[in-house]
Amino acid sequence: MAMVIDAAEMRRRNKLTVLNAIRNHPGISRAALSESTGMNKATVSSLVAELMEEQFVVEAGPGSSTGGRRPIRLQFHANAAYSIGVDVQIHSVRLVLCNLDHEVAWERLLPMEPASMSSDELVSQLADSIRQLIHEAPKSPHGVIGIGISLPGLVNYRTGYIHYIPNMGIRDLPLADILQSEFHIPVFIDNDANCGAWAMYRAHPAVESLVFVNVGIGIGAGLVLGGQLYRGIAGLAGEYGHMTIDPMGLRCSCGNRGCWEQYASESALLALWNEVYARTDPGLRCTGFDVVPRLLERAQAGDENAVRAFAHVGHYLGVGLANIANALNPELIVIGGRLAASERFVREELEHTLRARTLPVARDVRLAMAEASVQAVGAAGIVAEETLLRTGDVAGGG
Amino acid sequence: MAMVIDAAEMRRRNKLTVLNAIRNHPGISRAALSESTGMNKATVSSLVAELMEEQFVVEAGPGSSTGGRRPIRLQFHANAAYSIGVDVQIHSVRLVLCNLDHEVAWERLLPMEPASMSSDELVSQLADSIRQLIHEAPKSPHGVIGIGISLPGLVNYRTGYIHYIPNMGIRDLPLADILQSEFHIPVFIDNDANCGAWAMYRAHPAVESLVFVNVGIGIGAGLVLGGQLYRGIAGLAGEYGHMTIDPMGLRCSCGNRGCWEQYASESALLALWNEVYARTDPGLRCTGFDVVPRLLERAQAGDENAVRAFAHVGHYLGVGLANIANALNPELIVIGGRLAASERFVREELEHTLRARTLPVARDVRLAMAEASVQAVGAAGIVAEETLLRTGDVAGGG
DNA sequence: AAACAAAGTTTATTCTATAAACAAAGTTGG
DNA sequence: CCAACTTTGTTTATAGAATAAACTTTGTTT
Repeated sequence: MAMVIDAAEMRRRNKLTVLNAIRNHPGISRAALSESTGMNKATVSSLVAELMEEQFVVEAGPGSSTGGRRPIRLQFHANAAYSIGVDVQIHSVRLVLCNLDHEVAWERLLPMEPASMSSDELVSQLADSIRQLIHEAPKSPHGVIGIGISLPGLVNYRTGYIHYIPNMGIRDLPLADILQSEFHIPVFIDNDANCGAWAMYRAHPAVESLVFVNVGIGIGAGLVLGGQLYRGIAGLAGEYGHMTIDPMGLRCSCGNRGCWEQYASESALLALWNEVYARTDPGLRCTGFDVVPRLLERAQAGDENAVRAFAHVGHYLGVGLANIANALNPELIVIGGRLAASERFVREELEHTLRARTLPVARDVRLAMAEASVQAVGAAGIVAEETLLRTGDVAGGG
Repeated sequence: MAMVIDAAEMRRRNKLTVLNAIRNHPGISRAALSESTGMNKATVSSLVAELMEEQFVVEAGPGSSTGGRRPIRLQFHANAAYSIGVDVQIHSVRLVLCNLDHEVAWERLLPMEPASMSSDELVSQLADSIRQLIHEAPKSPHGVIGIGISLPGLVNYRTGYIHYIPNMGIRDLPLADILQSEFHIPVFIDNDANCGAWAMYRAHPAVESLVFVNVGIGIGAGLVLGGQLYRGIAGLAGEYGHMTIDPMGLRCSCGNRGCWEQYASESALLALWNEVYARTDPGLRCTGFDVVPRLLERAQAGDENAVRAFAHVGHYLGVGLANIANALNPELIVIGGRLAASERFVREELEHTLRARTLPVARDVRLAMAEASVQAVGAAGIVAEETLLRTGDVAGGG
């Protein structure tokens, strides 16, 4: 089961170690690489030569001398290849083209409503957009090396199979296989929270463990623990949305009471607004996924009720996040999803509650908000990562 | 930083792969090892020869033929070495001597009250007991190879440093170093929940991820995720005791409200009993750590109030466990600590609540109760594991 | 200008896993 | 019972790897 380490595998791993060291220390020299990795200078030179031949590494001129020959600065060639990230949401689809450093070269929000489409329609429209994007990709040594797809539901990363997506008509769809046989490059699918988590992990090189909390219609979390995305058994972990916050609290669609989602999601904000603040004025009511932008507008205009509604959600987000912080002791917690856009009105109450309810040792957890594109970028990043792991046998041509 | 893989490291890893394959498949032949690991027959033979020389593996006679030469059955030699496990609790200390298969060769409950001892007293008494145990250990090729210590508090696994143990006078003690310089064999310390988790992981070879919930005066959890003990940043994870179960609930010593510990620990049972069921009869009241045995006795004798008290705790244990099951989707949840002894009166309500509050995908999580010695056995096991990782340079002499 | 220092390369060596040939010890079928 | 076949395990020659040490290159220092 690929557990053997032979000479080839040894070289592959050492090569990846060198590549990552260069990524994390741009401008490092061969000598410094030898020092920091512990490898012999000759080994480093040989591996770097291979990486340069593959165009993943380039020389970037001499550095400054420290009393002898000047070092040659090495750099990761982030534009050696591109990957495509797709973020399928209930009411939108986002496409990005990223280089190997998660930098977005091309981004587009498609005018689609996946919620009201059949599997076939969705697949064919995705394929059309991807085909176009591949066509428009900048020239690069390896071209477009893979496609990553972020999905808001139960998917199996290993098999590339969509089991079920709530609020959408998609079920039991081998999406990765379908697209792979269409485009002949690797296709990975993953949960949106996992994709977001991975993007944030790569954006914070010093962080080893983080929790990405995707706050949308429901709540899901992606866990990076010890530098690895933890997907749980059957590829399903991080279903924090149904964490019990109050045993005798609000009824949830899952059949229980007091689930976090009922207090701290978009749905919670919607219900709170319509049933409390907009109770006497039907004109104020929101209908669904318009709640965040509409309340955000009102809050910015000074509507105290809107501000209160955000604070309420912020408070309960803090309650749940404190549980996660205490349990997993991550270095960083990231809020993603549409609610992240209302940071200005959520963050204060959220952070206050979080700190107040976290044990002293976990209290200095950092808190960040994610941009709307992280899931797509993370999806693209996961593909790039999986491909670089196998450096040397990159498929596709530029 | 030991990230290089050279020829020696390659061989070490392959050797460990072979050793683990033999552990997991007792009686396997060299040919079958070659098949299952993917290594060449010659490589397997060579590695097995080394393992036999080190006495970690023995030949156990011929197997049955399948049309050719009969295979030679190989077995892990679990008694090639022993390790010591110590479980320090508030009111007791347990010592075990385990072989490499976590089998207990010697076990003893020491008549000690660590809560009322100074650091020096504790260390010297532990050292005395350990010295005696090393003396009485059975003869074996490698002798006693290390000491593992389970502690009910905040400890740093890497540095071997005790930061703080609640309800005890111990603080800022480099316990591992002290004992290591005394006995000259590796000493590891870890949180009791982590030790319990590791023991249960090893006791269930098919399980890749589990949560061990230690229910004592408080609640702590140990996490094995994807076959690895997850200790979090600063070696501190699994502080589930202060997970919020009810935002406006009971006050906790940590300053918050509604912490799980307040509903589902020994302390919770004690408070519930004294303040509700024993309210009118002071003679029934419990004083502290006697609550589980006393109520257990009453429940077994048919006292309905005692039965109700256990069921109450069982219910809230289920609420919290459902959160964990949803969040991490483990294959197995284990209840440890003193409360595990009252399985008969806790389990039904616990399991009912757990299943009712778990999402369908996580619902088939298995549930088990741990014996009182798991923490000590796990501590011994962690040492053995760490040592076998470095097979070839085992210290100590038999 | 001479001595020194650091970066990077070349060369000989050692260690590893592997493939292929081989030896050992069975089974099968007439 | 024996010859052909099968499977296990070992031996031998080979190729690929990282390494140490010598060496070249290109700087700085005195």
